[in-house]
Amino acid sequence: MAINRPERVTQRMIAELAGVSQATVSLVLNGKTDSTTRIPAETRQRVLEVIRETTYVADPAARSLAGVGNNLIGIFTYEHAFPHESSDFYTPLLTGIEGAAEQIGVDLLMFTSAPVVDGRRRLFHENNRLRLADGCLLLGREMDADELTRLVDSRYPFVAIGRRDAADGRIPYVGVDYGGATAQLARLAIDLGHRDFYYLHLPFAAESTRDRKDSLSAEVESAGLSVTMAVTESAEGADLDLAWAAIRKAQPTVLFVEDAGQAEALRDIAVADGVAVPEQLSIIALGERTRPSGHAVDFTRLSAPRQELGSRAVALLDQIMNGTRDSTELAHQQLVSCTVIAGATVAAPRVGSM
Amino acid sequence: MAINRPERVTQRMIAELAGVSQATVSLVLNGKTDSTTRIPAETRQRVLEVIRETTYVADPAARSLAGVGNNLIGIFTYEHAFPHESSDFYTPLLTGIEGAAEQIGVDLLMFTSAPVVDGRRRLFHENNRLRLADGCLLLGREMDADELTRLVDSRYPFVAIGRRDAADGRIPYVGVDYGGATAQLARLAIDLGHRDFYYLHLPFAAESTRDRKDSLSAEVESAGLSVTMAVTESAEGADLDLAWAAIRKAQPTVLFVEDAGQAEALRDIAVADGVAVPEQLSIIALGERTRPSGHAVDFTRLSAPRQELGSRAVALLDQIMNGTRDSTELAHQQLVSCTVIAGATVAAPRVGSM
DNA sequence: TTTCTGTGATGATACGTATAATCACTTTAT
DNA sequence: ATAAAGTGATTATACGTATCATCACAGAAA
Repeated sequence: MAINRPERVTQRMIAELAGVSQATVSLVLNGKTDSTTRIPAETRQRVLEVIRETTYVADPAARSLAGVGNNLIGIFTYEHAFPHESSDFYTPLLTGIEGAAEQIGVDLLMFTSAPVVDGRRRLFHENNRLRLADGCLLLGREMDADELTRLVDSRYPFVAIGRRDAADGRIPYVGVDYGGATAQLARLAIDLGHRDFYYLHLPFAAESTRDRKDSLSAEVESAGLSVTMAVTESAEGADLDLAWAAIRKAQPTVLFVEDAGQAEALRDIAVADGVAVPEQLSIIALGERTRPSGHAVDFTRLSAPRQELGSRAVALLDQIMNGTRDSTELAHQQLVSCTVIAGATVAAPRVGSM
Repeated sequence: MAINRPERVTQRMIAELAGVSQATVSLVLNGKTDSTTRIPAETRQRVLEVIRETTYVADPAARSLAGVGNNLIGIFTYEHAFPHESSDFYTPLLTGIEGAAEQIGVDLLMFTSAPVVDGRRRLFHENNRLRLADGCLLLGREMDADELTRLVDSRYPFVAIGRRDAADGRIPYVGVDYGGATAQLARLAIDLGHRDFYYLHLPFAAESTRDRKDSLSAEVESAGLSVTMAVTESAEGADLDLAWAAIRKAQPTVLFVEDAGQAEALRDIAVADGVAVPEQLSIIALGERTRPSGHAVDFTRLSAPRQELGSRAVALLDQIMNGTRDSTELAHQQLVSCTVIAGATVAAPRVGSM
């Protein structure tokens, strides 16, 4: 459907008013000064004056079509960008992105129109609008490997947030070094004297899940120990009760939980079940709630700098789109370090604790 | 700076591959079927087949230039859209906006590149990019009346969030009926027996501030009573201590506070000062924190349905941009009702309470 | 005078899409 | 038989901006 297009002020009108050609107006606006293209100060002033009076603004679409970038960064989120309930995974990321975008003077385009199938947005579909942006940021815990590969092949500038393996390692990303922090936390538990480890993680789909698992295994095994693993998807309900039953049976002294929400819920279940945390059972979360969430417990956990993640992703994308601005060339695959938060859910194990 | 433009698949290429003209491709894509423009099914299939193979996507900029809408809704926020600290005023709004945008299949363009002067973004500036979107949502507690007027005059489709007086009432908005809820809360206090009212509000700049003040005054005065008013801008520090000193001196039995953050802080100050809430002093907040914020007190307050505000604004903008879809024509100026939350900070006054 | 060199500005064109105007051809009506 | 109507597709053009190639002209050099 055609837009009810209000009369627009164009360069041609400016040109008429200033008594010059449209080309001259464009040259003035873009400040070109080749040896073959010269605008004397007097003419320049006259044109600028008219522009000021008419409140002319260039049509971004026309600029884009003419081959100039749009100063637009797209944001594609595989899930909803804004929290429908209380799980606001994206908010700190977006905060960082917004700040960086403002700094380099680009607008943000959120691809909310991408159709959702099987609970996830699809990047490619018949009315794919990625090209409206000069480049794109991809957010989401899991991403479709085929789509990523296709995107790389299309040579469209983009940066994934979170480490991505697909496409033979050709995917530019800014990720979180979950491995390093996980190893630190494992080391902490080992040093405290823990010997019976249990890890409750999410289903293996995202790289970040695998990273944590691998790192935890490696660290524990390097101490000649081993860790019992279990998977749970949901953060509530019967699944978690089942998970707790299994944990109870295994009698670990320290419990690692990938998902922060699950960690909170399990602590409550444990306490309700007469198991003191951390006296009888230490719990370490390999993730973090971004908001207080009403849960007062200060978990021993890792903390990902999501805001920094966002701003660094913008910087990288900017570089990919526009080339290096200064001498510092950014790596196309980056990991930012996690902080380890001591918290209050870890203690030395007691003999026969559970 | 020119974008490193990757080779794009254009309609012309599709046309060559399918053995038709570019125009035919366009016609197929747009499904036109005038009496003068007919595409037989066989040709249509052939073209669609080629498109499917080539992963062609239309260039939105070109479409826009050709006079077709972009299915883009702009979001202009006078302050940062995403919280830099913890005050996330916009998040629930954006949640509502995102959901509605997804439903009608439009993307969201956040104007983060607008330059900030005097701590606020400017709508109009030399590289105004509003036109990139088909229409625009305006968010912010206060908006520049001149800018709004200019926007109305430009006939650019937009909707303000929050009631706006400017431009002789020609501004389309979806606002919150603070007045109604404020009157209810005032009535509540009156009915409980309160006679000594005090109102601490923000500086008069936003319409919403004025609405609450007017409504509170009217309700209290209709009961033959009066309310002492005071202004404080900041939600912390010395200002608030001063404000409290003034309140203390006036000895009200019920304190209305516009800003929820101030209300929380004042309650803490009151309690620390030996004044029990609500036994000795009732406090009513005419606003709400969107997040728990660690403050456990359940304030008697009004609660604005911000998510609904967002989705209704999108619906209205959609109507303004595209005309009415079904028979229900939306009003260009709407107020959505507030909920009144009973809370635990109001009680009947005691004689000589403070 | 003629030729060269710089100066100031313009015309033409490309970008990719949408669509009105038109054309060639076939079938039906007169 | 010719005109009218219908069918399938194409050509031409507009949208607003950026930029290359070009031009007119003045003054300097030959």
